Amino acid sequence: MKYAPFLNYIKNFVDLNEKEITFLRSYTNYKKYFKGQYIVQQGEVCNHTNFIISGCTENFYIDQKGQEHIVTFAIENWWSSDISSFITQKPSDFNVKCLEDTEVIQFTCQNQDEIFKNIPKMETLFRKLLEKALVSSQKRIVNNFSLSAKDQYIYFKNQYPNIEQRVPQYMVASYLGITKEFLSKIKAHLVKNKS
Amino acid sequence: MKYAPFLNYIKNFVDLNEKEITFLRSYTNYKKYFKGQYIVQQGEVCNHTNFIISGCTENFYIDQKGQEHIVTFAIENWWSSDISSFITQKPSDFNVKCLEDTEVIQFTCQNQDEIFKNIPKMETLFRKLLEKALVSSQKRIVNNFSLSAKDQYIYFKNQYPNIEQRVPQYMVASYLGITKEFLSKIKAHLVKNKS
DNA sequence: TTGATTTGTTAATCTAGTTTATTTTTTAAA
DNA sequence: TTTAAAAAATAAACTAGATTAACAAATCAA
Repeated sequence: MKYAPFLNYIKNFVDLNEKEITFLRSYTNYKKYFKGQYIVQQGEVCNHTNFIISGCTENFYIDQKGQEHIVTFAIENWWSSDISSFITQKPSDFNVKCLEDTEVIQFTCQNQDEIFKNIPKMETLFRKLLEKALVSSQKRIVNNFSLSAKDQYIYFKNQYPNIEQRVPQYMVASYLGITKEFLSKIKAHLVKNKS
Repeated sequence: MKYAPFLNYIKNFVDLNEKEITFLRSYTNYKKYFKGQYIVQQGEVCNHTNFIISGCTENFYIDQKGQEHIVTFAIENWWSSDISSFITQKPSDFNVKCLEDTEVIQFTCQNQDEIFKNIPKMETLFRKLLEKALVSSQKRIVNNFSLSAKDQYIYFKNQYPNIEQRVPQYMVASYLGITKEFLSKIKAHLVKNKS
């Protein structure tokens, strides 16, 4: 059943009874996107928060100079959206694009409010998820301060061992905030020195 | 009364009745720290989340090379803590230090749970505050990607117009992730070119 | 099976920001 | 009011990472 991975994920954190599960299902929906498809487009409102059941997405933006920057990747059991646009319901500065065929469970902003109102445990869960997301966002800022590009790449590989095989190398470079040429150099160097 | 700025702040977001206010007061406490004093020390658990009534704090860490990096400043009506240590109750990687005499309303992790359990509106408020904090943390990562040091400095001045006058310039440099020498160069350049 | 597009490599040159060192200005204590 | 300490400015030499450009693999459509 399509909802299983989503409900299993929730079960890791909170116990929901039958009635609550039914409620949750009626205020969310399943959707399949294809490789290359945009879930959110820069300039449009991000209408959904998406829980990824299968697939992989990138969250990127294009700056004034026309350069693309990948802000995050997301894979199975991760959340994907532009939170800024979602909570304000204003146009997004980001694109969310599928790097593979991607199945999600999604809900709108209004439905999120309904869910939190009717199942307070869910709001507690989201509060805790937000805490963790904030910690890892801060960690990234800290790494940016203290680590060389090489060490940031090593950190990325350890933290997201599954992603590197699934996306092209130039996207990893974009995520790290360096050029693909420089990442290539780093990798050559790592191979030569076996560390 | 010492609690007034805190209760006024809360009032901007949610309406609490007398009973709830009494509850909130009994599960929080007022504390005054002096200039130079540490609220949290690297290696110790961050026991409190602090709401700043007056004063100014810096949140910084010392990296492997012994270099100090300021991660955030906080002033009146801001929150100050190490959220990672606070939620996990594990030793902090950061120091929170008062740059001025600083008065706070603070609460422990257990008391936070009690507050949220008894006043669900407060959990909703914190969920929303976390959303905003996450957005601004992501914004900082994005600026790091796209803006030159000079433009990041200009952005900082616009976003935090009150802080620059209150802290020494080398701390602003540390916050921006550049050397004080380079910030000095940037400022000289801005003065010369009047932009 | 071929050609076209996407992805990755290598190398030379360039630049934003660092390092080191010295001097000047401001702050604060006595 | 003097003096020591902290903060800021200036400048030369240096480096991590960017840019440009040319080429080599890999992938994929037909």
